[in-house]
Amino acid sequence: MSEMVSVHGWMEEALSSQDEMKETNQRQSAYDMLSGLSHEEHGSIDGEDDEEEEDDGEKPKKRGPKKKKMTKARIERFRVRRVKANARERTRMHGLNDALENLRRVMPCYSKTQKLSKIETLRLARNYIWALSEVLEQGQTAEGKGFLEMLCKGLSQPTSNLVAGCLQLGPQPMFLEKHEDKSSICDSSLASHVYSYQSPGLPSPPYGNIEAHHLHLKPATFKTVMDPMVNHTLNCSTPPYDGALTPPLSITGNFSLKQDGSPDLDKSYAFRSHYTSLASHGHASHFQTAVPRYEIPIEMAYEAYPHHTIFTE
DNA sequence: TAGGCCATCTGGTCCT
DNA sequence: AGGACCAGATGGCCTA
Repeated sequence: MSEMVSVHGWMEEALSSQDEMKETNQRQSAYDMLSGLSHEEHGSIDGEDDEEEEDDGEKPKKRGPKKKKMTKARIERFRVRRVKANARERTRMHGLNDALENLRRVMPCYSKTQKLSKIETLRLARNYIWALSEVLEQGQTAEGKGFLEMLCKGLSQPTSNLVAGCLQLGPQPMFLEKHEDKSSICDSSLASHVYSYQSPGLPSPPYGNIEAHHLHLKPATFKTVMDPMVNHTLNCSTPPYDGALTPPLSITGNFSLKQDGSPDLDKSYAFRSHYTSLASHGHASHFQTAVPRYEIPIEMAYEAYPHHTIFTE
């Protein structure tokens, strides 16, 4: 009940009788009630429009500045302001969640049906950046137990299992299952590129078997750190950037730039091939030549390169 | 049933 | 005054 008083403090200010508040034990219902307060109800609480708020004779007088009188108009302004603030807060949190979802998509493994929690997403992202940095600095391949250990550092066991499971697919048949989940990406050609990691401290996944078609795997499992598309994909969820695009890191370095500094997809071989889209699958696929075929959601491709043509097959 | 996770509401604070 | 951001509180849902 203290919650009710706290949560609706401004209403409490308006309500001279707390008995009305005690009638309600659900916050939402209270909210609904407050949102739906009629002028008549306000009138019974507050009296006439410009009337001074009635002092409760039984309560000791409080010190401090005298409260502004609560007129019906003022109450209504409070209510409207609060409702608008709530809506803004919801929108803000939705934006935050969208950003988090975009982050999930560029994580080493992405499952639409088995989402990482918020905190685990952030932890994995930190580890992923850290691990990739190590790969770049040490010149090591993004393979092996060490890399996975870096990825899983500090993660909960379920998440560690999930990540390990993603990297553990190897020859197992689950990886060759049908692609039921069109929103997730799993390319059977990756089977030959993944390594098998047996985590000594990681029991079998507690959430049951990890189904391949629920996983979104980075092609060639972390062998693509230097790949410009992967690097750029990592950026595709960032807020719109008006400035010139920085050419993606490339080991081949064969990128042509437009006058505005953005990569010229028509002239850059790698980029052109990257954005060959597999429209029938709803994904953009790319690079079918020297390296395994990669796929990214087509919406991500559009997001990453809104001003460029996305080639479809 | 306990615990984890999440969405939502809320009031406070800071900034414009 | 109003918006953005934040943290606390709470209830719902899900899983072990």
